[in-house]
Amino acid sequence: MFQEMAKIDDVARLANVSKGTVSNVFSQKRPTSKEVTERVLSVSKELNYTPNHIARSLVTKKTQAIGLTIPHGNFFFSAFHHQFINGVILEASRYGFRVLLDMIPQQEVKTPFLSNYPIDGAVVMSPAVEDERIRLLDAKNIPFVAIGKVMNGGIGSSLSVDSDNRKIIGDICRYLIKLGHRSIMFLNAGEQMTVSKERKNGFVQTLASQRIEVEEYMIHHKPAIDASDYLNYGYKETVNVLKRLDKKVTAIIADDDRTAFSAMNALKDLGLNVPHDISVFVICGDLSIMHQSSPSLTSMDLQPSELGMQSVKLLMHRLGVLKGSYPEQVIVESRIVERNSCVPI
Amino acid sequence: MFQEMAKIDDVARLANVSKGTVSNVFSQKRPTSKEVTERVLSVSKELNYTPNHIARSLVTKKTQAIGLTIPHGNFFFSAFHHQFINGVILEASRYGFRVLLDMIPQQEVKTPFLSNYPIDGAVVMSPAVEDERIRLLDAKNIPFVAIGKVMNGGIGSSLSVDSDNRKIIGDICRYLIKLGHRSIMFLNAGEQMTVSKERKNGFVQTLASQRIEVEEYMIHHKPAIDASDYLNYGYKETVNVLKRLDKKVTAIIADDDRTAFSAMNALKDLGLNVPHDISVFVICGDLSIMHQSSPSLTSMDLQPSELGMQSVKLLMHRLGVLKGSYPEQVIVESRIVERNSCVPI
DNA sequence: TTGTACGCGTTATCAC
DNA sequence: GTGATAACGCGTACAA
Repeated sequence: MFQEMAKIDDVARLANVSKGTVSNVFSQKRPTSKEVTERVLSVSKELNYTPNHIARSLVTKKTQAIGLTIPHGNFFFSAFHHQFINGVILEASRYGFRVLLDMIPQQEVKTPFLSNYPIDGAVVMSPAVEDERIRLLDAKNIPFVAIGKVMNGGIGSSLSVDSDNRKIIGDICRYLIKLGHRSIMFLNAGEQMTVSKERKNGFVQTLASQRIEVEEYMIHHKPAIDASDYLNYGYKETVNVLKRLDKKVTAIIADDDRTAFSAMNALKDLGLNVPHDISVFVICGDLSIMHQSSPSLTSMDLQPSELGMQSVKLLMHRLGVLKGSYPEQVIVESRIVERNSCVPI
Repeated sequence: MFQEMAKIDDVARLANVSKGTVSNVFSQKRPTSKEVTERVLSVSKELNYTPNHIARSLVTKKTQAIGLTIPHGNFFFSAFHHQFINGVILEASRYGFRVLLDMIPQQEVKTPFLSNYPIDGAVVMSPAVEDERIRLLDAKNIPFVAIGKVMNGGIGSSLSVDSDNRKIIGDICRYLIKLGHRSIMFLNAGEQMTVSKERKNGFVQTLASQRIEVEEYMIHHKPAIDASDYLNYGYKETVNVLKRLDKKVTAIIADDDRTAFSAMNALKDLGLNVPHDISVFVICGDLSIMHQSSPSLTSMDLQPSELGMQSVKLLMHRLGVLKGSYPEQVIVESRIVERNSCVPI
């Protein structure tokens, strides 16, 4: 009952053909006569034979798998991540590619035993400045698509799918300013994220263009992933600015759902009502951890699953699976979804 | 600049050792002298050499990857899935395993070219009766852990991680009955899911034990994944029962967030208020697609990420990565989280 | 079509 | 106990 897996030689022998022919029947790289094809197939079925994926990869140097690297610490994905992953998987499966979830191996290089990635290409989420994953992929000549701008020294052009971050933060600021807000607190992403740099610039520029002075208390950066106050970021900064510094903030822009939730908890503790006393705007729209939140949150929809799909599409082009010319950068549209957390002042 | 990847022979030559020694340095299967080890390592770094994962897999027959198969059609994961995946990934990475997301390939065996799964083991989510994936894994002798009961003919004992579904539905029913509800509609999972069978039985038994007659309109099953009304399941059934059949339902139990959301939309259209007119209970707690919902939903927390972690742990035992004896089945606790969608009648 | 030399490591087996 | 040698795994590709 515990039969060994049949090998190509077994099939070849029983079907009275050579290994090569069996290989061709399965790979269809060379035509084979109908007769032979059928014989091989029937023997294969009988022996329960399927080509060994590993052996094949060894020679073709293709694995039919792409890596998806997502930075993470000990915490869980946000809804943005989830939807993004959805998009990646869905699109990859359309081309017969499987998706290998890769946690960023930012920790263990204890033994310098970092095996070759058995992937044909990769999608890199949330690139940081001088991103280690990107350095690695580049060193190993593995094609990759980054979600966001790549800022690694020595790495020239690279493929990327991105939102227009300058525009996004600009739109948000203008939206809030139009509602009468001038004292806006921006809970930005981590400082090392390339995206946070763009958004910070956009924030400063937009406020300047609207003749609003950018004050120190307005811009904040999420701590590093392993910092103790990572999860409390929104809460801490909010309390700090509103209570300790006693600033009269009228609107908060939160980088993601978690941060928004955290900030709103702070507001609640401070006795402030959303949106009556203060407006809250979330950049990533879908809020898995906030189902208990009310009011619903006005947000910028980044279309994460679309980002995922486009990144795979681009990667498939790069891998030659999709033919034709392709751009080096794809921009996915974002748009404001008005809900109930932002109101006129 | 476009250097070929260094091979083990290159390292061996430059370090004045043999292939085998280089192999030993990396695999640490045999001790090597400190001196040699350092020389090999330094040369490796110089050449940017890392062992070829594929070649290694070919001989060891291990891939250091586990598959995670999730049934899906053309739609997106629910929050339950996401959290579950989180748990799996987190735990797998602790053992140096990568996770291969496998969508169930909807059985397109157009060419009978189904390559060997390059995985050491698998986690099977939402097993169905006579599940094809399980049949395949069993045929290929790939160890697997199922989330829920396996009901495949010919397959005896198998590892599984599960919630206590009988208890879950029983607890929910008793909770609702205690609130005074007696006319309860149960939007169950798909009929082909093993879990739905258990829950149905539990539902019937509990109501019977509370001397409530189980009527036809009470139990519903989600259509197949590819059915046109799959996404509208909750809506349709709700309208059907409440309006067409004119039943006086006072509580709805929804199998997942999507279904609950769908049903609540129906209630809204019918002019019914939750929880004032009708209570809603959700079985899977975290509701990514329901951030706009209010009130917040009382739910049964199945601890999906814990389920994911436990399943990997069990699989690691089965693969011999974790030593020691282990149970064949692990039960993960579930508990009711009271929010605002269920009230006394 | 067939034969056969690869690909790139690992794992005995053997020699020092 | 260490290091070197050779066979091996399972397909693919190319020449015959």
